[in-house]
Amino acid sequence: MEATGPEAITDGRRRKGERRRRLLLDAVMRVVERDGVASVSQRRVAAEAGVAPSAVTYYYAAVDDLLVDALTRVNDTYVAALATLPDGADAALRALAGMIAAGSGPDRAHVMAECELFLLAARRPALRPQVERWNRAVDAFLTPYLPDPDDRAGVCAAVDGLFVRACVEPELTAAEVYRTLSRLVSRASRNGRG
Amino acid sequence: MEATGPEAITDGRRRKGERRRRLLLDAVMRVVERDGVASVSQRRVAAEAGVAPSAVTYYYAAVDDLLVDALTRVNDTYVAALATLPDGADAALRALAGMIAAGSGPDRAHVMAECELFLLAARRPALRPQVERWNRAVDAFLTPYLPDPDDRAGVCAAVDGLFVRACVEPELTAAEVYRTLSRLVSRASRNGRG
DNA sequence: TAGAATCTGGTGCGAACGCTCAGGTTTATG
DNA sequence: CATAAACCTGAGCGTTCGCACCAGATTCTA
Repeated sequence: MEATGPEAITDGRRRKGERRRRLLLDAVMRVVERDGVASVSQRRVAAEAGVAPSAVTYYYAAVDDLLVDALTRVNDTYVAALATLPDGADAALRALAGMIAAGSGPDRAHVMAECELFLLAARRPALRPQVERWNRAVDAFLTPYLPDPDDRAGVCAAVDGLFVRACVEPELTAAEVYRTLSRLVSRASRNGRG
Repeated sequence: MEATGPEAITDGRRRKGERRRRLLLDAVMRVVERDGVASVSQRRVAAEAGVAPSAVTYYYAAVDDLLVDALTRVNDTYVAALATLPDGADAALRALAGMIAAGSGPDRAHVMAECELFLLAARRPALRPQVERWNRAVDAFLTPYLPDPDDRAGVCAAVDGLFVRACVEPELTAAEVYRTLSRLVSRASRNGRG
C-alpha cells in the first residue's frame, strides 16, 4: 500500500505483474481525471489500459481495491511533494500555493482526484490511514513556521479547504492562494512570538 | 432552484407535484446519506420514496437534475442556518463549530452529503452558483468579526476544510472545532487591530 | 360536464456493470 | 526437461442501470 521501497524484484514474472499493475493504476487515474471516481469500473479501466476486462479482476478482486490502491498512490506523490518543498517560510508557502492552485490548471483533474480520495475515505475505512498520513505531512510541513499545534490545526484545515476550492473554482490563482496562506501563517506565527 | 419563496401555489395539481418533488428529494438525501452520491439512481430513489421509477423520470429528465436539485436544497438549509446563528463572536463560533462537528455525530451522513455535493460542483457547472452562494454566506457570517477580506478568505477555507475533516474523522468533537475556529478568528482579528 | 393539463405506474429495450471460471501462455526453478 | 508458479484472457451469468413509451387515473379550468 505504502510507497514500495526499492526492494528490486528479481523474478521476471512478478516484475511483469508489477508493471501491469502500474499500467492499470495509470489508467484509473486517467478515468478519474476525465469522468470522476464514480465512473471507475473494471471495464472502463480495462479499455483505458488496453487490456482485457478480466485482467483488472485478476489483479484486484474488487473495483474498490483498485480505487484504494490508486488513491493511495496519489497520496504518496502529494506527501512526497510536501516533504521536498523549498526551505524558508515564504518560498515554501509559495510552492504549496502552487500545488494547491494546480487544481485550477492543467493538473486540475489530478488535484480533484486527491479531493475525491479524501471524501471517499469517509466511507471506506481502508483509506483513512492515507488521510491521516496526509494530515501528518501537512502538520509537519507547518511545524517550523507554527510551533503551536493549535495554530497548525487551523492552517491545516485551511489547506484542505483551499484544495477543494481550487477544484470547484478553476479561476483561483496560485497568487491568491499564496496570499491567503501567508496571511494565515504570518499572523499566527507573529502572534505566537508576541 | 433557489429556495422557493412563499408564493402560494393555488393549483392543486402543481401543489401535489411540489409535494411529490419534495418526497423524491428527501429520498435522494436518504440514499446519499446511506450509500453516497455514487449510488443515486432513479430506480433506487424511486424504491426509497416508494414510488414507481417512471415517476422520477417524470419530474427530473435525468438523474443529474435530481442531484442538482438535491444539493441546492441542502445548500439552502446550510445557508439559512448560517444566517440565523447567534450574535456575538464566541456564541456564533460555538454554534458554527456545532454545525461542522455534526459530521461526527448523528447528522454525519447529512454533512457528508453536503461535502460530496460540493465536490460534485467541480464537475457540474450547474452547481457552481450554489457553492458561490455558500461561500458568500460564510464570508458574510465572518465579516462582523473579521473586517479584512483577506483574513476572511483564510478562515473561510478553514471552515470548508473542517467540514471535510469532520466527515472523515468521526471522532472530531465540536469543542475541538470550536477551539480551532476561535483561535483562527481571534488571532486574525487581534492582528487586524494591531 | 367537457376538455385540457397534470400525474402515475407498468413494461421493456439496450447497455453497462461486477464477477466467475476454465483454460492457455509465459517464466522461474530443481 | 518437468513442474509449478505467476500471468493472462474470452466467454458468459445474473444484475442493475437509464431512459423511453404509453394507457389510464386524477385534477383543474371553463
